[in-house]
Amino acid sequence: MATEYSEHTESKDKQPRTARGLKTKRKLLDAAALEFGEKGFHEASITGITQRAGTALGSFYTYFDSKDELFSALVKDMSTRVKSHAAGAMTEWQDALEREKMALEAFMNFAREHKEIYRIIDESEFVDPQSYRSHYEETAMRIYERLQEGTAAGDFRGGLEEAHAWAIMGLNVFLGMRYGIWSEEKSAVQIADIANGILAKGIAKKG
Amino acid sequence: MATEYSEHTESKDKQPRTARGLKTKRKLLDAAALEFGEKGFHEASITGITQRAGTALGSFYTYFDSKDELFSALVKDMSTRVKSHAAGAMTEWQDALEREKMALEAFMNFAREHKEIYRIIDESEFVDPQSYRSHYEETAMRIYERLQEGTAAGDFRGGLEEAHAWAIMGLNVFLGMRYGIWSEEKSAVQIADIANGILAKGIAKKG
DNA sequence: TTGAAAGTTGAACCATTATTCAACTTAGAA
DNA sequence: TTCTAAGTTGAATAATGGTTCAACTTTCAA
Repeated sequence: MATEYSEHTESKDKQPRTARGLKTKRKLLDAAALEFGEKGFHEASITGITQRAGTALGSFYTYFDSKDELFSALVKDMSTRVKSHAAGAMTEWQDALEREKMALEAFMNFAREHKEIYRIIDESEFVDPQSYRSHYEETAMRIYERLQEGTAAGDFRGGLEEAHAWAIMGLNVFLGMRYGIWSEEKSAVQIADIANGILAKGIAKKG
Repeated sequence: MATEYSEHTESKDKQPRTARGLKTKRKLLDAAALEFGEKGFHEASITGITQRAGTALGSFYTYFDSKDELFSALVKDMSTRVKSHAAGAMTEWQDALEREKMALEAFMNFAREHKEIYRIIDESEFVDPQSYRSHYEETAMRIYERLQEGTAAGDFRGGLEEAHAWAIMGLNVFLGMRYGIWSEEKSAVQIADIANGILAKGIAKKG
């Protein structure tokens, strides 16, 4: 798959110095994403990762300090990926409400295409809590900014707080899990419409 | 704490047969809830559990087949507890909307009082996926039933589907995590009001 | 009172796996 | 072509911690 991974917290002396090294590291990262996604952090083994990558066990430690460090790197990368996938899908919209619909739709599609991988972010709640928190805090902030823009544009009512962003995020995440990962009985659009209906006018009578 | 635990899936020959045995098992269960809640499934150790309980290591296996089995039992119990806590708080209400507010408020309070314990349900996504699924499916169903009652009573609009229940659940869960577990900067009532505002009329201008 | 069933104990067993390392191979600059 | 740094290898190490078990103690029904 040859994906790009962010290299934030890696020790400087572990960076590959040749093309061959770069290639090996990439194989390890892609293999790790698969292994962690399939088995979860604890069931996953370095052996399993190096086997998938087709390298020797020891090679792993040429590029990573530990299993935990690798996992952290992966979480951060996944987080970045969801973000940019969503951002890429929200370029054109008529009003703030429609923009939220597109965000959810993009998120649903991402979840479907990366089922295994998506577990990584979820499991970081236990393996790397700091990254987990950051992921959701940043996401909430991004939503909150959109809410404010929406209010400024006259699409949303006033008085929207950070908590509204968290509510919307939770709604999205659970719909993504249930209708994106667990089953695909409904299309991403259908789900996005339902969520948008709630944001638009709530569920009370008359609205 | 002397809590009652459900005994669904336990092997018959592991049930305590005397008062002493019952007491020991209870100590182990309460200790396990603490240990798992504090350290998470993998960091938690049987040794840690028996130490907290004040029993010998071997006694654990008098009542449980394995660490996993114990965890499962705990998840099911936690699930039951949230449910009854919420049910107990939703006895009096004026309309369906208010009932949802009380549900969230109760959930928030439960999360706050059982921070450590609540992690257990979350981690079951990885340790005991079946229980995790059941927990949320059952919760969603309960919400869905309330939605239908609300529609029948003329409080909610028609056309509400199962997905609406999942959306509401996700919203509750994330608000519970952020404002119940991570910080208590806002009261349960404040948060419940915000969520209720969304359900009542959405966030769009005019409403 | 008594003896068999229930419960307790913790050292020993065992399997798993992350991590290390010293010998070996390859790349690529000079 | 050579030589050194970079990369590769997998057996050995080491630590962890779940599970077993045989000896021991307590309970309680007869």
